[in-house]
Amino acid sequence: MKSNIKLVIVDDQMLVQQGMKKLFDAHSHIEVVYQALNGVDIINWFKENKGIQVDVLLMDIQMPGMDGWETTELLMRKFPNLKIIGLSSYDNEAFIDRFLKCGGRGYLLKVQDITEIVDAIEQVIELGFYVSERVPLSKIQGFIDKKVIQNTFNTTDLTNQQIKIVQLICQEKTSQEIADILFLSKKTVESHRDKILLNTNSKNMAGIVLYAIKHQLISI
Amino acid sequence: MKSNIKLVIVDDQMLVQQGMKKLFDAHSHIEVVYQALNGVDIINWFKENKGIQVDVLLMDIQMPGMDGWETTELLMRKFPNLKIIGLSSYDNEAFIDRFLKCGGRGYLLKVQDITEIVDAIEQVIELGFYVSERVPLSKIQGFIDKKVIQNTFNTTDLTNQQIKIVQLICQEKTSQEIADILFLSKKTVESHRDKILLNTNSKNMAGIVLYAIKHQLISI
DNA sequence: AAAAAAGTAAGTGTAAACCCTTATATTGAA
DNA sequence: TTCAATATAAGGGTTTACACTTACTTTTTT
Repeated sequence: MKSNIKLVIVDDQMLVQQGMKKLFDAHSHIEVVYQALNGVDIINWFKENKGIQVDVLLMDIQMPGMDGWETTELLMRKFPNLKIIGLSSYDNEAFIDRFLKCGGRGYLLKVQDITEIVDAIEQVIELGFYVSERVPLSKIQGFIDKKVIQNTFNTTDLTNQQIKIVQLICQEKTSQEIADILFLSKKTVESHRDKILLNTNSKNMAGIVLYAIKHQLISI
Repeated sequence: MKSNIKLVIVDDQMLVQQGMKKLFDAHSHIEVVYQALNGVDIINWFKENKGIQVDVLLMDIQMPGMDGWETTELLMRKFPNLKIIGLSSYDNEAFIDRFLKCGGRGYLLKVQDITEIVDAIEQVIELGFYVSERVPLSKIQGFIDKKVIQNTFNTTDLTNQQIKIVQLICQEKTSQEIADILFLSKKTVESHRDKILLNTNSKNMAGIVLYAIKHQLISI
């Protein structure tokens, strides 16, 4: 057990953030050195506090503006040794994978007990990553072998153009309307739709919309 | 300022619940008498603790199983004088309206500061309801005038049958498949779809799916 | 008991979505 | 710089969804 772990918390929900701070007070070997309310906030803090020691960062994933994935990816480029643990309300495979691809070292749920969170922090310090039922060792190994960080942008089974089309489908646009917006032929859009259905394992539009939500291609 | 307010917290997210408890420790006039992890839990607790004094109940809205709306409605039937404040991550008009219809006296967001939550609790004790930008007095008046509690089930612009059909649409079923499942004619299902599109202001399936999510007719 | 709302069903179109195939230019990675 | 993947486009065919209307029955409300 390492003494005095320097922790930073990033969470846009004031209530969660303030509550966590109080809960960590009871664990004297963990010191909360900063609490950020969003991605931009924490990036700026690191700029203004160059060289400061931070052992672990608890990162909320669902945040308005720069979300936890984007922020994690950015931070990992600058500080490859920083250990970032994701914190989310959603037990979603796609979310976890995406977060580990962005360089995260573990994934926690808000339904979990504070002691589990403390355990996770200690484990990340000792082993470099946090293993749980949700994030088995095999999965972590998979991401480590693939040299973390890089190509984090392919967070889905879709190409950029396909993602644009999915977003327009979610805006209730027809293929013709999408074609007009993207300056494409209607037939091209239909070709893309075909592939989208295939790659998202959907049978129709409804499946595409649900896929978009689960993979956060749109926000609700 | 009333002294010693008896508060009960209902929240499925352990982290939020434990954090809130700690935060209330700093406000000595508020006593957390019980913390439930879900709707069934709190219902049972009231059964086992008949006649116990509870001034305010903080109710998380998004919970698995019996959610905050259902639980509030049930509790309001039994204890019409209980003041329930909703707590949610979503600043969503439909959510707020539904909660007030269920008998809630106020609506708070998890992005809010603990002091705002304390203010809300105090205001609910004094005035009987909590007024904020999100929940203006006019809105509350509207619900009070309509004698709260009743017809809370029309949480959407849809009838029960229509809701069933929406849920099946979200499962990527075609009208024919839905007809087979509900033992209806395909033409009947199409009639319902027409009305669903109308009542949800949708242009196609995509809009219906998004409506279903925003109104929690399905979970993601 | 009367009135209103919801559920059921059908017809008749049109438009859109879905399915499968082929093909070429462009882009990007090995 | 090849080779693979992506973006583009089109043809042809089938199915489904959407739009609008009418009408009868059942349920619920007044």
